[in-house]
Amino acid sequence: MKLDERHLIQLAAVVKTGGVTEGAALLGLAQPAVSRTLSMLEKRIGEPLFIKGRRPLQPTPLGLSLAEHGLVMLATSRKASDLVESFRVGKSGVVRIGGTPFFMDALIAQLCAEFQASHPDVRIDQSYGYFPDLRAALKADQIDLAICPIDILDEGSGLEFQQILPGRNVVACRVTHPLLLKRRPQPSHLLDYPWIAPPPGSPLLADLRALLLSFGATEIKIRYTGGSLMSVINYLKSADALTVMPHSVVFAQRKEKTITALPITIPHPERALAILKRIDAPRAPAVDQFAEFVRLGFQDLRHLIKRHEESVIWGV
Amino acid sequence: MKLDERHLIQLAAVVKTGGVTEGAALLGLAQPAVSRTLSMLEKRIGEPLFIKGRRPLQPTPLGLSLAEHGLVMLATSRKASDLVESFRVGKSGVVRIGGTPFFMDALIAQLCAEFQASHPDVRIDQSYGYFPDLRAALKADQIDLAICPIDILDEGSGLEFQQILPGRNVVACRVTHPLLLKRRPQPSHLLDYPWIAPPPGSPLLADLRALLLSFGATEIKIRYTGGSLMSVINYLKSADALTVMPHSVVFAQRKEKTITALPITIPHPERALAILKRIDAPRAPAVDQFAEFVRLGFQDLRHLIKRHEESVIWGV
DNA sequence: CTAGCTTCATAACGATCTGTTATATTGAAT
DNA sequence: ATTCAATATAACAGATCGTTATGAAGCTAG
Repeated sequence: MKLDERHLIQLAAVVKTGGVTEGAALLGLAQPAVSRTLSMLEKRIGEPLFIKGRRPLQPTPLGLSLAEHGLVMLATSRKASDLVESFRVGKSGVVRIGGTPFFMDALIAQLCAEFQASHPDVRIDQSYGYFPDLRAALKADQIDLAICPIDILDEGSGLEFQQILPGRNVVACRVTHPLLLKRRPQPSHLLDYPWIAPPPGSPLLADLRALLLSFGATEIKIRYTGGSLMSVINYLKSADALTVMPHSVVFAQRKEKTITALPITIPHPERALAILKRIDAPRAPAVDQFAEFVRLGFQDLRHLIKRHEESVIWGV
Repeated sequence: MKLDERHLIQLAAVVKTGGVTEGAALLGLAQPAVSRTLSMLEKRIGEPLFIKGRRPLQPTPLGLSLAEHGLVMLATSRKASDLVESFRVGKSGVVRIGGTPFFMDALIAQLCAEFQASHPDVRIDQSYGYFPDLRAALKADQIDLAICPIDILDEGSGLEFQQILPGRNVVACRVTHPLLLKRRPQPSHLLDYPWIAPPPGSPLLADLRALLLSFGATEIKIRYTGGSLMSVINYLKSADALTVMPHSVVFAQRKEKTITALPITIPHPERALAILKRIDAPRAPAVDQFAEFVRLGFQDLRHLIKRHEESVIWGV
């Protein structure tokens, strides 16, 4: 006996409210529709669902049991509707983001947490990579957003990118680093200390090479490499080493008072931190909400970072 | 956003099986029907449910979540169908029986247990009463079956009754009763012992009065009354008292070896144990199954009881 | 016990939806 | 590139839904 799910729901509404009229009202239907459904159900099942000729309508045991199942369906249906609704306004769903390790660790993870304060049912899947991988992942629909530095000249093919922070590198060291004691540290001093290399493949690594060579280094003394941001910071904490970092990453650590930037201006790359999306494929609303959240978050940060940059690096 | 439950089920079937064609087959539908449903759903929801241009079909997060809800509905629907099916063959439901206390306690309760060995999902609601109450309860649809002794002449108005055991009373006593030692106990001896009266309102009570008066008692020595069958038996166990009982009730206690019947023939009432049903109103299949089970059970018992009666009462 | 009110059942009808078969399109594998 | 399998689309007949209008049936109050 195949039963129409809609019929069970109507039965449930009637049993729940105790009357055909009220049950119909609960579902937003006219009374005769529900009445007919019940008659049809009884005829098709061949068993009475209600005790005839009693006026507070009283279900038979079978009617009651079936109504319970209908109630499950009603609830499930409601939940499904709610799910769709919340998905459409970006309150549920999955956001798959990829980005360069330092930015993700230093800035984005925290933003994710803040985002979910208002979007608790949105799951965020994070992965790491650099621009070429991230672009490929975007195009293969493995991620929805990429957050990474890109060369400003780059024109995405099928990709939309919003710049959220200008590229600006600094030399990072621990707050007790001896170079910080000098009134005017010279670039040549930088070669006196061991260096930490950013992860292989990162734009930072290229920046570091260019920087050191421009300062007259013949060979580059790399003492440590391969670590994630936390490794690098923990290493920096324990030695007078130096490394190149995006200023925003150092900025994000300012509260910890463990690392800071040397007041030495170094050439900033022709690069900017950006959010990349596919322009063609449809994105889940939650993805757009998250992208917007990140954009606004950085908008707020931008002038803070700027001021910090001026005070720390140029000692304003 | 109101979603049709049927659509969710179809979505669930497709996601579960991994293909539109197979999903349709699972539901016994043609492929285009399901395909159209999915298109319609996506259009109405405004979000993709499947990642386009990928084969094997891969659901989006939203599609997956909705499919889970659909799966709940599918399962619930199946359960509802099974429930109806089992109800129709009498394998589930409720049977409300009423009957005279002694019969219910001594014979029917055990039959209920045996019945449920093959019908575990049938609930049995038992209540007590005598013929007038039971007939009223039947007509008011408070019980489905009555099991009680009725006068053979009685013609049920709107009630069907099947005789399942001829009425036959015996004098019951404990197995150590002194009267059992006599070769041929005389009716007059019965007056030498205290009597237990059956519950007020029971036919047995009338039988007892008639019996004792017919044996020449001027007044009836009632020592104990008002107890249920267990009370009566426990009383009998502890005293040389006597009482009148249906023979079948004494028979049911034979294994306990605590009470037995005196080998004295007493007039048997023009009455028979019967099952009463409404003839007009529809009965749940489980009710008919149970009634048939009881009838067959007594059919098996009948000759056993007969033989027991002959051997115990007439000492054959 | 009747009057009146409320609730349920039935009828008729238009609109929608369902499921079907036939056919075109598309993705994937060889 | 070709071929095969799976999905999407089209067209159509029938079922079903929900509606309004109306009749029947219980409860309740006087």
